Amino acid sequence: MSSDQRRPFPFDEFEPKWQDQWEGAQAFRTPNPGDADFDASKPKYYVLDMFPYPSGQGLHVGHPEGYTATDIIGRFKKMSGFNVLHPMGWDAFGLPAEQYAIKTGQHPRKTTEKNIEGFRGQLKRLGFAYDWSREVNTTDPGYFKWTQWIFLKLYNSYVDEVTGKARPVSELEAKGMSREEIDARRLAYVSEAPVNWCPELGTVLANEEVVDGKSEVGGFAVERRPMRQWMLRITAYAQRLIDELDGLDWPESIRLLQRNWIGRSEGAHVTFKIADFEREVTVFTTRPDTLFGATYMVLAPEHTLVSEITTAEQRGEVEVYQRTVMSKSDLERTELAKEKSGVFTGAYAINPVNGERIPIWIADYVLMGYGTGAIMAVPGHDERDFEFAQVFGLPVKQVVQPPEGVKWQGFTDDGVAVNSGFLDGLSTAEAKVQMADWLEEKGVGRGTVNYKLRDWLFSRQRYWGEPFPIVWEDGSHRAVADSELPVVPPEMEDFKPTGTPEPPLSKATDWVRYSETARRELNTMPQWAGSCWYYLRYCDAANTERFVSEEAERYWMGGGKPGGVDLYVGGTEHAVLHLLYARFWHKVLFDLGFVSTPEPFQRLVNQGLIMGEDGQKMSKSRGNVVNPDDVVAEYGADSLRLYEMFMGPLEQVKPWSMKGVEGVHRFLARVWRVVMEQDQAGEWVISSQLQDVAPEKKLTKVLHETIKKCGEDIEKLSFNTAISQMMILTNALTQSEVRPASVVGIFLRVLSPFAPHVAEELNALLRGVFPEKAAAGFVADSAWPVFDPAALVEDEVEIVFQVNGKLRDKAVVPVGAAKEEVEKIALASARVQEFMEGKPVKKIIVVPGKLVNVVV
RNA sequence: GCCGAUGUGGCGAAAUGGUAAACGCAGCAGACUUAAAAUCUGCCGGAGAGCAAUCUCCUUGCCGGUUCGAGUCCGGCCAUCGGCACCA
Repeated sequence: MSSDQRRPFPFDEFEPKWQDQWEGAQAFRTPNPGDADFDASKPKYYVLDMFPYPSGQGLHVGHPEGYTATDIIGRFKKMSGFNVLHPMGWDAFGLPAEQYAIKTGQHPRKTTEKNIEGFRGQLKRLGFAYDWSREVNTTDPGYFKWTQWIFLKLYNSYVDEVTGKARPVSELEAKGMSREEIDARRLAYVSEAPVNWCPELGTVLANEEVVDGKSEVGGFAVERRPMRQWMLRITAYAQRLIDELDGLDWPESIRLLQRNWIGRSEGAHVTFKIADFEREVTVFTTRPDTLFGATYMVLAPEHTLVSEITTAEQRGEVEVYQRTVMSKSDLERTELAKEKSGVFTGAYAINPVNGERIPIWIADYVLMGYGTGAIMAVPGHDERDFEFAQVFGLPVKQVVQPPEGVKWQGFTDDGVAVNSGFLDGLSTAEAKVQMADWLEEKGVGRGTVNYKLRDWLFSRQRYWGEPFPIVWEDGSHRAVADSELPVVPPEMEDFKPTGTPEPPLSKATDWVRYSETARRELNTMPQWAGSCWYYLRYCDAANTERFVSEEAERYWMGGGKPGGVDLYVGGTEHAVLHLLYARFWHKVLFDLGFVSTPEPFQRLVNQGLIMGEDGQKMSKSRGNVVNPDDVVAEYGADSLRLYEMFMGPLEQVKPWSMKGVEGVHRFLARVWRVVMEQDQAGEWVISSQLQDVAPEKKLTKVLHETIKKCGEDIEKLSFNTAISQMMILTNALTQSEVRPASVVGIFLRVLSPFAPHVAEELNALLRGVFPEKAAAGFVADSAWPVFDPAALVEDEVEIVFQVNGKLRDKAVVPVGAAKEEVEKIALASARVQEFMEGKPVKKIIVVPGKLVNVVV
């Protein structure tokens, strides 16, 4: 082949060869406890990638970044004597597949299968050490059977208020609770609340899927409308989802993101009587200490009380305002947020703390979905209330004394209570407590905690998703029997959205009809469902009796730490959604005794985005997308893997550089030529410089430094510096006249997690000539070398001499030299003396083995 | 507006409070070659002095502090990127 001439080493021949050999020998199959070849004496290591959505575009260079990192860790841990679980699978339900199917007229199952095949082939060509026997696919009935089963666990559970843990609803039945009471407490429940309806997509969306009032997928307009939907009671876990972040090895920024998303705030409920009505309104406030400063009240326009209390003369204006607000999309609502708007209802509330009559307004800056949908307005000490009061000329009253020199109007920080009766003179913190106690004593309120997190809208009007294992009869819902799982979607020709909130499954009339009197639930689950528990399925992917066997779950997820997966690597885009949902499901399963740890993921690392060569985000329209297949074809899989790791720290955003790929490719070619040389005919043969000799001391030292640094850097995920060290060793070997086979053999083992193909090939070639210097089987199966601390020790060390902290001279001294000795040498140095300029010595600092600093 | 991350050569970057710029890219020079590519060797932050080896001063976004010594620790500011955003 003519192209051979251009290849600095024949990666295109040996990369596929070793991929076949690994597969043929099932080199990366991981036995489970109970399997014949399972070794219980080894510790376990579960290293997990966020599984991909198999899109039609195929793999992007961003995918292999995280996958290579976990592959290096997995291979390294295997070599270090661990039982390593490193699986891969497909998050294959979802909107893009369905939209593509609608466009092309192909069934989404077909396109999904094709896409998965493409992805799998691409991943295999990168030489990842996945145990493919554990591959999962969320659209496989054998998989979603258990997704549905877990949904039924949620459906059949409630959270016990005392313990805060999920329990089976059968306990409530035993207590004699009514059907309605039980339904009101289920973790999966039906709600008739306003939801995010996206007409373009023909489905409702979770709050988390709506960005700036538009759908996250596609960017289509989203409107609010009340619909009957399935909800998951994630709010019951809000506090635990915050508290239990503490035991996890996650980036602090991600934990903060989750905490902020859940949005806990402490405050109080205060109940106001409405003047001239036998009605009350409860508000939530984080500043009960400012209750004396409440000069008006605001209800959300959607608040149910509005129509009851509005006076006849205000009714017209109020209704116009309500209609305007309703018709606005969330996007318009935020865009128009700059200026405060609102309308007076004509009604008054009685401030319980001083009996004052305060006007009740409605305004769109009060949201129905947060707190109670009603606020007491304290314009003196709240920015928004202050602004509103300015616009409508409402009174502003001071109840907090700010520090000296600070204006009290609009002062929102902590200060001292004034004009507040029994609170006067108290600090804000004390006043909050006093007021909460007072409210409770008088029976008009109490201290409480509120969360921004809402319950999770869990149903979608789509075809390509898990059907709910639910049937409806006589207006009420019930679970199908476990024996009827999986509930498989019907075969349909026409699965397009109906254009109305009616789900497409409604068109499969035979399927919908469950019995004479019962009908199936028509909604399907969102894409998040399958990804909430896939890491558990990997532990025991073929199990048909249980979602995961107890033994496999305890082994792979166990280990004493709160989280089961030892390392989870993926992008920041899942910082709140997927990671919050999965933690929630895991905690429910934990409470019910199905899993053994309270958290799913012990250590989380986010890989940084890879930008295009132009420093811009990669996108088709910019034309800066790099296709990994092209890189593999030109430089090989090892070069791609190595480059992605050499670019910079894993967690950092960094731009792609083809020149950089060439650089690591050249490095691998240098490694190749350490072992191989071309003969007269241009054939690769073992290098004559490779000999069975003892290495020089200097080379031994570099080798052992490399073993040590690479091992430590892999644990720290500092792959770029590990690769630098291997380059240093390679440079040293290149420059050696004679290359000891023993050093090369050990180096190949260190290299193998990073560049497994070239390591296997060179090891096999080395074995042909120096059998005892090379790994006997696969390098991938060999033991990680142990470094010898003695080899790192030097006889002599260079000491830096400073005068007043500035470098002035250096000297080589024996390693164990006494402090006084080194000090003497330093002071004797001509250059040190020159810079001392004859001034008296104030102080001398000696850092053994490092430096002497003379202060004059 | 709030929260978070990041600022070091021409570029990607490295540096337990102890020689700033390891390793790589690009560039320059040399060797090999008829030539080119590939490969190998050397140089490669800035200013100044010297024929030269070499030497001096400056340099980690900016200002200040702690320290014998700060890229690293502390305080203040600026810029870029990311997230949240009328959450009472």
